[in-house]
Amino acid sequence: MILPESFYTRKDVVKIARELLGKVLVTGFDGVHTAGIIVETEAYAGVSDKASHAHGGRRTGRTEVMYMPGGAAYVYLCYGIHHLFNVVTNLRDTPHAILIRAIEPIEGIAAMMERRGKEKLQPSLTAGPGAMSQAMGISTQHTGVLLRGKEIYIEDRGIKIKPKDIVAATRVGVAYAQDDALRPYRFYIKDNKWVSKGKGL
DNA sequence: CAAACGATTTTCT
DNA sequence: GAAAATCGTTTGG
Repeated sequence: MILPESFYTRKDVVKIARELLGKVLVTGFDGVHTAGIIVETEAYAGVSDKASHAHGGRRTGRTEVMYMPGGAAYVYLCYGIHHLFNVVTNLRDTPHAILIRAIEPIEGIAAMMERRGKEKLQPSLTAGPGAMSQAMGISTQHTGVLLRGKEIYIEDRGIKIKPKDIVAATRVGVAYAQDDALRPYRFYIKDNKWVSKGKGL
């Protein structure tokens, strides 16, 4: 079943980030269907989180989407090359978001490899936020799209992740956020080969 | 209006 | 292991 809006509008972004593990991200652009199990996420707790683009209540053209009610996609360009896909959570005007860092491909794998220009099926196909977005065909033009339409949605296929298989860790690439970089806001499935390595794991 | 920078990935040494 | 690639957003003049 497709996750209802009420799944995203809850107030505990960290809890939602944990619950997204095992859910299935599906995209259908131009008739090409691709899907993958979410195996790694990172929570960004808006205003009080220095690592978030919206920390301190910053509100700009780019971050405007994060102020929407939960259930929308926030996609932005990083390093001029990579499209990072986030899920907006919480209520309107509370800019919380969850970065989807990695998925385990289950459908449309051939299409993903073609998008990534790869010959063989290997973890680097979807391990890492930029790589995952490219494999799924997601780009900045999809920012603001609701995750309940035909282009992008997340569904629950009854996959259950045991609590002991969920690992909490510090986030990747946010050293500039100082003390907030130490928050255990990154979650991933233990021993899953599709989880990205990050930089300093 | 100009300049610096980043929630990363790939490639070369 | 180190460095380059590359551009929209943000910040400063």
